Amino acid sequence: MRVYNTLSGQKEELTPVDSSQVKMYVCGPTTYNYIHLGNARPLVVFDSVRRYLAYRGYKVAYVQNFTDVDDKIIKRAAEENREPRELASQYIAEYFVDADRLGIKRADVHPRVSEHIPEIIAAISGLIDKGFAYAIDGDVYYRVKAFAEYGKLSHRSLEDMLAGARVEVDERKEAPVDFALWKAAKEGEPFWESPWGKGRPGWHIECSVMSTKYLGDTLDIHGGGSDLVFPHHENEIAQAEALTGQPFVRYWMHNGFITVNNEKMSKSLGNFFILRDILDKFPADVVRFYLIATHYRSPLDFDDGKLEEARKALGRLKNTRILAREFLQSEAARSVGKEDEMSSGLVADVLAFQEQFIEALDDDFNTAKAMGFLFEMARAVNSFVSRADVKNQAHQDALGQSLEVFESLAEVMGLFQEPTGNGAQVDKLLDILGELRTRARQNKDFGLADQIRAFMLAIGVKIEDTGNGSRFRYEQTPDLADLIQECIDLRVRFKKNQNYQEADFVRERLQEEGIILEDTREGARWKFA
RNA sequence: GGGCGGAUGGCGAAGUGGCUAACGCUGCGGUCUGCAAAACCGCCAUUCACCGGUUCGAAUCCGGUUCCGCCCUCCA
Repeated sequence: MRVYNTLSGQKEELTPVDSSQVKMYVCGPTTYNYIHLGNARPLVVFDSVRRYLAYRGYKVAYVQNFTDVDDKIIKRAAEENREPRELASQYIAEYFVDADRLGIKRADVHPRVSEHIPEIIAAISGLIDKGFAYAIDGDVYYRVKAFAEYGKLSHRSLEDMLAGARVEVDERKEAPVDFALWKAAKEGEPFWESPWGKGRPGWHIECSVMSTKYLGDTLDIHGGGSDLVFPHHENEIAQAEALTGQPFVRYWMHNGFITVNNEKMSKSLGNFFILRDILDKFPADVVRFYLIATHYRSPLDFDDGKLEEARKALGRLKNTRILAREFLQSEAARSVGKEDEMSSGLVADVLAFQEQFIEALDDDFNTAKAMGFLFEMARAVNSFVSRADVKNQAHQDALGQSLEVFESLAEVMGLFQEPTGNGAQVDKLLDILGELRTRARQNKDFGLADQIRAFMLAIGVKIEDTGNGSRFRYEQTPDLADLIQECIDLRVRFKKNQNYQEADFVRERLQEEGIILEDTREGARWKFA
């Protein structure tokens, strides 16, 4: 496997410190509001990296922090007249709501700055002892010029930085580039006791401390957005390596930005989209697909049209699964059937695409390229399904094997999240409406058939007719009550037309699914049996 | 000013020395269908911002030009 390493500017063979395990640390959000789409990209990207490493047989130790002590949190809390810690806790909880919806696997550890103050103080003391830091008036600064390799990650020299220095002028610092490890508390700010007085950690030290605490002195992969390269990650290296004397990180991975109209999406520009709002309009796996359909290091421009396109593209993949499952679940009597060119050809194609899928991901996690092979696989499967013989056991076996491969690869990318909620009962109601529509079609009552289809469409369910029966596709589980009400409305119509046969059919079918209708003077009401 | 990256069909997006420039969306034919949808079959870039060079051979390597984004200040 090869990984692009920001440190070297090249793709390098991935060789973890321990050959069976990969230690990963990903910079998590500063929790002072809901996360936006830009924050979601590294989450999805590195979650996919993690899943793929696991798929390739590595044990993955995954740590993602929360920065819950920070200027912005303090500021926001003051504005809302709340306790900073309480504000941060709330948004950590909200973070998990969003991340769970996206199918982001929980990290093995989610350390918080506020719970690691003693370790941070110890680290700062260590840096002072070794001459890499100095205290002034309750602040502690990192002495950048003491760390000879400063700038190696962001590929710039100290001279460059000093030359173009627009860094705030603080006369007390030895050099403008020195950065804070510990900040003395101002009036009204939260603080912890320390050898330098009351204060709190600076921004960069927490990641150095928490990553090495949970993963050891040398991590394999450290990930984050490319805006963290400088200064955040550069400073992490300076802190950690000065303290431990060991290489801090073997592979630095940075994802590109999401842009809006080709401008970086960021909190400071105000052009950001809250992830939760997007998830209200698009299924989570569509968002996920959108985020990995482009290589992680490339910029990714955002607008609703892109998500719409992602919805359609992913829909194609989901369709393949539906068609294949339908074929496999067919109740038609099976005949023995021999393996033939068709069935062996399918399996061979699918296995070849799987191999290429793996090759693509082995090369710096090229998810975009890998997706291409997933589509190729989908076409091979669809094509097979359209020509194969349901009753032929050999065809069944070939498709079963192929679908298994297809689904396992989709799973690696976190696609195909099953709809949640009361799906089973909804599906039964859909079946009833489907049966009513099939009966209408058989009676050549296409007006009624189309009306039912129109209703389905209105609640987000597409009907597709097949040789025997219809199938339903939906992205958001429809509301059960809407479906029941439609059944009732149809029954009222049947009764009005004195079509008691159909009216009774509705009542009986509902009853079979555990829904009791009771006719009253005002109309029908329903309840669960 | 310094550092990093980018420019591929109508759109999105792979491709980093040599098979017909993946794949998706859109569009156009055809099959299927009560109509539709989905699916299937087929078509849609002699060309990869521009100029020059290296090479038997370049979208891919080198030099230059133009344009664009990001970092150097909090940001994923």
